[in-house]
Amino acid sequence: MDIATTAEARGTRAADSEATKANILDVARQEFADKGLSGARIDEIAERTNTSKRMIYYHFASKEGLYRAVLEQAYARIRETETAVPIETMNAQEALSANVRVTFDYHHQHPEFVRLVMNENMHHGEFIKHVDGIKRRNEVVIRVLGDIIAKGRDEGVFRSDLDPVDLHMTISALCFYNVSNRYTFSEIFRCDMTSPEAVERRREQVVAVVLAACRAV
Amino acid sequence: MDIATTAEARGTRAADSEATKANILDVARQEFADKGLSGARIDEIAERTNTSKRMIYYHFASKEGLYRAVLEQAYARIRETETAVPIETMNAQEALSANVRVTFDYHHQHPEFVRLVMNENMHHGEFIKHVDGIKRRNEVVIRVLGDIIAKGRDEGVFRSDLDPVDLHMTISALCFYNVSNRYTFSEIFRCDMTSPEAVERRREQVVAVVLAACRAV
Amino acid sequence: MDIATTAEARGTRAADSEATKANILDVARQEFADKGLSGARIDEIAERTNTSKRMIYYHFASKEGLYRAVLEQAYARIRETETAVPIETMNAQEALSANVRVTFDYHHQHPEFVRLVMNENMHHGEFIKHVDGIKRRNEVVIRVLGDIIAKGRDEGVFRSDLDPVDLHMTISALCFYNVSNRYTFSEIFRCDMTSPEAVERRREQVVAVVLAACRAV
Amino acid sequence: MDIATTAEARGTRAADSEATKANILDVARQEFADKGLSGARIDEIAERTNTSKRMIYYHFASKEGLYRAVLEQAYARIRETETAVPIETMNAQEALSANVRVTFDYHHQHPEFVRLVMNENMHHGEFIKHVDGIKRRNEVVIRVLGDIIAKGRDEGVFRSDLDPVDLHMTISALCFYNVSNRYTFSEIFRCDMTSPEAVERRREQVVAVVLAACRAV
DNA sequence: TATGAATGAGCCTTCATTCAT
DNA sequence: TATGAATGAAGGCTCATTCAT
Repeated sequence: MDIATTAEARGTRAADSEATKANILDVARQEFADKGLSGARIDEIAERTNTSKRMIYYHFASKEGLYRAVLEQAYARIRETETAVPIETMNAQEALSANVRVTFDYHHQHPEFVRLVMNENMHHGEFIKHVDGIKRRNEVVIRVLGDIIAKGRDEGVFRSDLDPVDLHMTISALCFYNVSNRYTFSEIFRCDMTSPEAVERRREQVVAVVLAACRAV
Repeated sequence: MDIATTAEARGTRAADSEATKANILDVARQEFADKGLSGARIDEIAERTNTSKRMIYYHFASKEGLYRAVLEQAYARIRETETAVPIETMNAQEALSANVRVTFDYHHQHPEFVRLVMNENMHHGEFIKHVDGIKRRNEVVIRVLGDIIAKGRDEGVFRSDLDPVDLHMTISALCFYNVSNRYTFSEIFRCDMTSPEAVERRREQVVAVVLAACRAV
Repeated sequence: MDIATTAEARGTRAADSEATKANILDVARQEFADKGLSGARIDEIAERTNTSKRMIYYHFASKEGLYRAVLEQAYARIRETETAVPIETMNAQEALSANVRVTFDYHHQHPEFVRLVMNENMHHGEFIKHVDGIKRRNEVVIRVLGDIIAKGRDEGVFRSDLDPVDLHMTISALCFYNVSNRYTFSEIFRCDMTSPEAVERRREQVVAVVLAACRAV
Repeated sequence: MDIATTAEARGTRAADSEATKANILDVARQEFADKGLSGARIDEIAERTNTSKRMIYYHFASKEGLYRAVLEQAYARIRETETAVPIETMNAQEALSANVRVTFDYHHQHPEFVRLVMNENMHHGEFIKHVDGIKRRNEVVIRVLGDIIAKGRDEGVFRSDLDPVDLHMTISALCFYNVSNRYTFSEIFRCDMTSPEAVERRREQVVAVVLAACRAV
């Protein structure tokens, strides 16, 4: 057995290790999103994994550690998406519309993210505090909205008293609710919230509401 | 022992029974709202009650039965509030503003309601389906919004394509999110969402957004 | 209110009381026979009764008291049947055959009796000891068998070393097993033990076995 | 650490696991035989075990799972005994006598088996259905009896209309009852059923009854 | 006599976590 | 790194029985 072999083995090992972690995270995200932190079961996660329960503890130390890792990953992903819209070539209203549509679609396409955030709020946000780098990443979205607001004011189409954080809250609320409260709302008001048509229709409503909220009177 | 005495005695007993149930429901609502269905502990609920664990099962049969009773009561209460606004003497925009404010305040003053609904959605709305009378009670809020929309159209101040369920969804989303996502949002964006000033400020923003969304262009 | 009325009332009361007890015993017998002493539930018995749980405790003091009363009644009934065969006009083999058939049929028609006895043996016969008058009643069946044995010996058709208790044990075993072990035996050996034809066939086999066991060689 | 060591280690572990399971089964068999399925207590079983309550659930999943395992083992054991008699060198009557004696002795020496079967019948045989391989194993005893019947017919000493399942039922009934109904029968008829002499005496009676039942007339 | 409410002890089961190899 | 076995604490639920009226 020579050094090269060992190195290779180590490389493979490391790669395997990363793959194992990724596999665990994938399964855990589904479970935590589906059942919440207290509802999810370590045994069940381990069973659906390519590896064993011991590995979960080896890599993530505890159920909470695993949950925290899932949460961090989920937040990292949404910010990547939100900043991916090229707004330079658009006017303010187009840019805002695009931003809303991307946000709306992301929520719709990633219900696990929505559910993880719901769950985290059920836990009084106690875990997100210990997740590194979340705030820094999220500053980006506020900056983008700030740019759009500035552009709209310059164009004379937006009100002058808009705040980017307030605006993000409005957008987020309208996009989030559609996924988060889907079950109770559709049951109580007997309406369809999941068909492609219903989603499309609501998306444009949300765009319209946000635009109206920004429009200069 | 005469009939009156017996009747009185029975009355007292029955009243005790109702009081016991109410006491259990009060404690359970707090626990379920705080920890969710799977996070809440029957032992803990029982301990904070004037009665025993056994009584919970006597009156509510199971943890789920208790949860269902809590859910039903919570929905019954918010609807009473929402429909208590006298809109006859107002014009459409005043009526809508009042409706939004009442809804916003209710959510703010009753975070347990918000959290119960969050939790129910985490459970895919599987329990609300078995709660009787929820739909019937909720039709009222839609009817009220329908009336406001009609009045606003007649006055020429509202768009003509408004749907009361869509509008309710918008209002609900904006009011709900402020409580439901309070922890993650305030942590990530480092903003105050709970001080009286912040709440007051956001409430008027929500009113403004909803009015703008309805305004005839 | 005069004396007569009171007396009548008392009479009715007493009759009601007896009817209540009989009703409770009927339901309890079914439950104990079905589920055994530890498997039966007082709540369930009470529910299937015309009266309340309190009455069970009033009349029978405890679950065990009720079980004891059921057991006593069950034994009283079978002895009434076994002694009802008129053997005077028959020869020994006819009398024995008739005795076996009656015993076999009783077991088959009263599986609750069989199951109560099974259950009592599961409990190491601890309750039957406290049941009054059981031994006295059961002496009758031994006397009858003794008479048949004597008659058969006189006729020269039976062996001379027969003991009535031994013979009763043989008869009882063959009749009892067919009901008591019905479920496991029919399942394991895939045979029918409950159809009228199967029962009829086995009954005559049992008669034949008992006659053969007694026959003078 | 080489492969052998690892294998050995594994072997030891596995052996420990098997020992743990065997230990649990031993204790459980006693408890279930003594108190029945509903009467037995998992806590009590665990306490009398070398291991913990948790391990019972780890290895047997539930109280019923444990009961099922006990039942399966009990049936496997009696069949091993019954079919261990070498009948080739005997004539038919000797072979049948030997078979009856072995069966009688097994029941007498293994009252737990008898009581487990009683209990299973109290439960309407609902668990034995889900025990694998019971029927297959039990076919052997029928085959052996079939061989004895054929031999006896060839020798001209047995009746020609004998059926092996019927015969097994007769043998089983007579052997089973002596243990199963021991408590009630000895109490009611004031007789000894447990002293070595009484058992010996009854055993030969049972042999005689079975032989008489088979004898060609 | 009759009834609904109440009770405490105890039962079956589950969970996240760790150990031995 | 990997695996099956093991664990203690606790969780949901049930039972026979009694109380208040």
